[in-house]
Amino acid sequence: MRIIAHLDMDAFFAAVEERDNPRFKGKPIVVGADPVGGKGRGVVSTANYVARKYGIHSAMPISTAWRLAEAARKRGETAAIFTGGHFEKYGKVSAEIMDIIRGYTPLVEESSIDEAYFDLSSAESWEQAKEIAQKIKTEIKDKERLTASVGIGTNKLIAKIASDMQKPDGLTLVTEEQAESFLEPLSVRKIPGIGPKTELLLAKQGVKTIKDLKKWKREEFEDFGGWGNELYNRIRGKDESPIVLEYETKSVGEQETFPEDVADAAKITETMRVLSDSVWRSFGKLKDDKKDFRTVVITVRFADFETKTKSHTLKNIPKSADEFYFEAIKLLLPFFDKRENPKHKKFRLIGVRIVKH
DNA sequence: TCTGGGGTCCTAGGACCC
DNA sequence: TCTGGGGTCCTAGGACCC
Repeated sequence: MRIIAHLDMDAFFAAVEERDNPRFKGKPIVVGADPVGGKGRGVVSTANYVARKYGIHSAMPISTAWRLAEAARKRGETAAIFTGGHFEKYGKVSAEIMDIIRGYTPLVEESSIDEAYFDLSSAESWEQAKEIAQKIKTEIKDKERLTASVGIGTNKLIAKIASDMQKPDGLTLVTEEQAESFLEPLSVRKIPGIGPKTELLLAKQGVKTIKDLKKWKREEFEDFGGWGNELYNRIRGKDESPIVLEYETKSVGEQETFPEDVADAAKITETMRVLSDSVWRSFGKLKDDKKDFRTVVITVRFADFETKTKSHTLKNIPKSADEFYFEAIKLLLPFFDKRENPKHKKFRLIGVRIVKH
């Protein structure tokens, strides 16, 4: 039997900001887009736990967060601090945390900047696995002055769900025997891969909890396509997916939402130049084998939020920043006229990406 | 309320080839 | 006359995750 742990940093970006800015200590902190006095575009990246008491949370429009913070301030509560992110720093802190985990096991999967799975199967008991996880949490607290929540189970699925159960600073163990009864009362939304759309679809059929969904027969999962069988297993706590030590990059891209919607083609192509140059530089730094990166994808989001992509696969990878830019512009041109934009809608966002084949 | 930016994976249809 | 079957590549869109 495997013993797998999942570690998730608590309110990571906000926690780093709080740690490094003495005047932020104990205050509500919102990391994300510039709120521009409530008129800003963009969303909340991370809110710390004090800010969450105001109803502010990740992925919320920054303008909504601003309004909630204002309301709280008018009630006499502490004014929230809004700050942009410092992603290079978060990357460095992340690397240090991953190294701390690697001090206990080499079998570590860095699943995101603030999350990792690791294999503790070599521990002789659940208790021993829990002790190792506690040591990792303590070392992160001592060296980084940050807290993490850890879940332990027989596979990545259980570990991931468990790590979320007692945030912040939690440590949750779910043994093999406990796994099914642990999952049953939870919302189907807790299963990784079930998002807002699927949650709604299931709710319409009277399914809210994992227990509800377990009443479905195997055949009833066929509507979910290839994923149906996987889902059938997941809700029963079954997951064989391995710890992946290294990810290969499949695409590199950037996109930008304009501060205000734009109609001017010159401004759009200038922005595309900046984006494509930047993507080209990032692509150049990539360590992977590059020969299969032959597809250029551009994204256009109109003022009404309608989003279109256009892609073209080249015979060979682009040879220069100019060639890459030229390909992007060729894909963009139809959006300037009636071919792809008959109503002359303004542009909200453009993006460009290079994709492996 | 008004919706970022970085990604991954899946599906489906059409073109093309044998 | 009425139209296979499988495989691969390409394109577009959508759901999802952090």
